Amino acid sequence: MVSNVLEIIGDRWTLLLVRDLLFFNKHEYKEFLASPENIATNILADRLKKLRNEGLVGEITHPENKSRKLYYLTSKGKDLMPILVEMVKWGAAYLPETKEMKLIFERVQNNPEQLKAQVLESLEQWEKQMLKA
Amino acid sequence: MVSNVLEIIGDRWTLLLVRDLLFFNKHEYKEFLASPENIATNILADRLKKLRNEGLVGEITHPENKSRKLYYLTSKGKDLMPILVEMVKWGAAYLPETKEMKLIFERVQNNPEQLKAQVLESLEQWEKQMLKA
DNA sequence: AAAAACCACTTGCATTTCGCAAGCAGATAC
DNA sequence: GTATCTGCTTGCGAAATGCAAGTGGTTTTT
Repeated sequence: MVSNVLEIIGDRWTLLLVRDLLFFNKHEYKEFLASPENIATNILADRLKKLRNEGLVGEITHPENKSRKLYYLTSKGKDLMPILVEMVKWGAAYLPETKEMKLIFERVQNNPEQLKAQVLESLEQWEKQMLKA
Repeated sequence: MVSNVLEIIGDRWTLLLVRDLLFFNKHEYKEFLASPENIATNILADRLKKLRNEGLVGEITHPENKSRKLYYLTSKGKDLMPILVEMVKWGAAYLPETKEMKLIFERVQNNPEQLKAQVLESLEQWEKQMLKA
């Protein structure tokens, strides 16, 4: 079971994209490229394709601009949140601090259920605007 | 933060070793080799070294046999359990079933705190016997 | 006591993946 | 209609992976 999960998300990049989609409201190719980890364009295209094939991510063309695409998490993808949250908690406990996720970590500590609800609410707002087709 | 965590555990093999150490009471090189995922010997040696360098795993020579070594999780390593548990839950929800982790998953569902306590208790028993030096 | 087997690796080598830079087709902006 | 933006693809060297075989020490067998 662990092994099958790792075949999907067990690499350096996949969960970073999920993080961007989940916590940082990123939805476009160029936005993923702008993340501080500097993913290469070919790797990004490959991972987005795999995420779509696995049904974790969906894709539409931007409603007002044909040359742009919007990526979004399916519920299968959103349900990776607990894994990411546990990673953030572990990192906060054992790794030297980086500010990157600090805000989100503080919200985890204060009220994990509230964070979860707020993240999902925020995604649903976006979906209502962008996926209403 | 997520990125730093993934630099440590973001590959196909590292968390499988942690799983073996945590849930399957494996402690020896040959036992990891015997896992159904068939890790190659050089990769195994490499990952064990990295796990030791990161302080997730410790190592002793077998008390009754100089040619054998015993690997065990430090508390830093044990604290990866929540991540693995969330992976198992996600896999159970979305992946076709494999019997592999089924027993453990059922225990997660019935009583997560009890599972956690029992796993840690089991590791502590082992440690009392093997690490009493 | 010698030989065989076990154990934890290491080494060599072919294959796959990664990472970087450049290029490209289609759509939009000017 | 030229330049720019956007989401990719391509080429290529470097690194990681996977497999098979080998090594050095230890223990077991005979």
